[in-house]
Amino acid sequence: MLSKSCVYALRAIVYVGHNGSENHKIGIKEIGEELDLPVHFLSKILQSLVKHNILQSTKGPHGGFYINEVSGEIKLLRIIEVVDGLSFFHKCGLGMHECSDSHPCPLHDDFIVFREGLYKIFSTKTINDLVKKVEEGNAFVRNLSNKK
Amino acid sequence: MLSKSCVYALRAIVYVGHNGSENHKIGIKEIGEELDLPVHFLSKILQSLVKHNILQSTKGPHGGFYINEVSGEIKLLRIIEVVDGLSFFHKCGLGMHECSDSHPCPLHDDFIVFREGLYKIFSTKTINDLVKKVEEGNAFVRNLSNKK
DNA sequence: ATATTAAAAGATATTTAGGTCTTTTTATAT
DNA sequence: ATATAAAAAGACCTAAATATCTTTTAATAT
Repeated sequence: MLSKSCVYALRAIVYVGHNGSENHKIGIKEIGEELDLPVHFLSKILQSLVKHNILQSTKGPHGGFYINEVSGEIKLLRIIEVVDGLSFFHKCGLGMHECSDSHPCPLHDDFIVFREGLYKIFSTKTINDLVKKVEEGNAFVRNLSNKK
Repeated sequence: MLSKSCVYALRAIVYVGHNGSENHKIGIKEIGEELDLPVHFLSKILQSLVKHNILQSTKGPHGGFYINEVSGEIKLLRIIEVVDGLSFFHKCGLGMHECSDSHPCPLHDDFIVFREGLYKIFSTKTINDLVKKVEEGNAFVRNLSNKK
């Protein structure tokens, strides 16, 4: 549903939100190691988020990624929009060109319930909401197997 | 979510169920044309369904695809299983290796509602259920733009 | 038996997603 | 000013999904 790029982005941002701050920036290498993600690939994704001002970064010594106050309140949907686009939330579950109440596919009624349910979640929750869950110990972005 | 192969399969089966029968088999060419699907590619997918006894076919003059009584009652989930596998219905929405109630990702609770809701639908509905909808004129598998 | 029709099978091409490696730029500390 | 650290950028590679084309096999009607 979400591409790998997109879930990598989400997990990385939450990791940065949880572990970093404006005066403790997080290097791409650390993010990649902690989340078991391919560093150079992730780098591309985060660069794009920086360009879209969803994430902040600085180069040089003690540089790295961080999120400012504004970014923390960005909705998850915005990240999805930038990385994957929003077509999933408009598309027919059976891939038909037009699928609407007036010309529905045979799964239309059932499918839109879930599609719109997801939309609601993604358009409501913010990065900070997820960070908070992680801070409270009620959720994780690192794999269980990552022993460190 | 579902691959193109998979939604092609579903639409094609419903088309065959709707338009064909054991003594009026439907050629792959007709299916491809009516549903705007790439014929040879679709052919591969249907071949695999035939092998799995989800769909029936015969070669030669007046040959083609059809579904017998048993096949009509097959659950959609079975088709998904054969074409895509069922991993989607077990996988974490954020792609984490382990994501469960005891080690959840930050979207776990929200995501499983969606994932399991879809599972319910696909494991309940049969091919005939979809065919019926089409027969009643309450749903379509052909694109609106397909004028024919 | 033979011709014909249509699926099955095989080989190959294209596109997209995912991933790696190298070089360049820029910020900071010395 | 210079060295260094780290992101940015660019070139390239790989694998999987999707798509096309050709040949083979099998069923049927004549």
